[in-house]
Amino acid sequence: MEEDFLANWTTQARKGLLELCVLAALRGGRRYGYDIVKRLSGVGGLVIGEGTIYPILSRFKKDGLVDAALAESPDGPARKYYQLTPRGRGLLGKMLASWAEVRAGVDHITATGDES
Amino acid sequence: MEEDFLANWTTQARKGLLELCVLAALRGGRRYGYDIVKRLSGVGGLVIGEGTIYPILSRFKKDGLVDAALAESPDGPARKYYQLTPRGRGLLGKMLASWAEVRAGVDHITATGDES
DNA sequence: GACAGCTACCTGGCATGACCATATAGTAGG
DNA sequence: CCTACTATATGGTCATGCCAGGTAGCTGTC
Repeated sequence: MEEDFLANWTTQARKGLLELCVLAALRGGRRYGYDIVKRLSGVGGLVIGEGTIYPILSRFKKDGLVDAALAESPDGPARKYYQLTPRGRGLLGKMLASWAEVRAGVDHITATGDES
Repeated sequence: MEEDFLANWTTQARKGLLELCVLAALRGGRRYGYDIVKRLSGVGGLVIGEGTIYPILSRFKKDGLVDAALAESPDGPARKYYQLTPRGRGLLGKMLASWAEVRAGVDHITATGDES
């Protein structure tokens, strides 16, 4: 049950944060979904599956944050490359600012216990 | 629409994080809901309403993370004070560890763009 | 050529939690 | 009496992460 609570909490805590990470991962250039999954799997606490990344990317495209383009792979199925639009880049900036603020707030509370 | 996306994203990103903050706010001693709302309102990015805090506290009590006790107020309605149980304190520790890991991961991605 | 295994994409459905609006109630001041 | 502040509580809506499952191309092996 303790593990249940923790597992569930982790799931909830990832909401939104994953969108930020995926958007940020696209900042370096065009990438495809499967690649992002593999990359994020190497970063602590950010492991995601394919059933998570594709809905996110679809949403991004629907909202005009990214452009998508199919490209053949030297070996394997075709890949769908995504890259940031100006709008996506602008939104990423605002999200990063918001993240910095929230992070500072959480750090403050967790560090002091808000005893002031 | 850009504001819509950002507002919605912020809402989602707070999920889980708020639970961590509320639990952390209780670390310093017993507190009641309305007080926590007022306290968190002073911390950037963590402003919450009363419709948010009470479900969180109810969940905590249901899961045995906190104890609750009614106490009269010198002026105004009675207050319900919450304080951490050992179980809640233990879980808070694990959540803090998890938070540190996720925070580091997000920082890494957002800082490098994952270009490696 | 049958099969396993990896790459790569996509979708339906479920559970969860933040937030709005709203309700209730005690106290104080005009 | 009415407004305002304190204080707790709830029902409904909505977005999201994730599991399970499905499709399909390519490689290597027996």
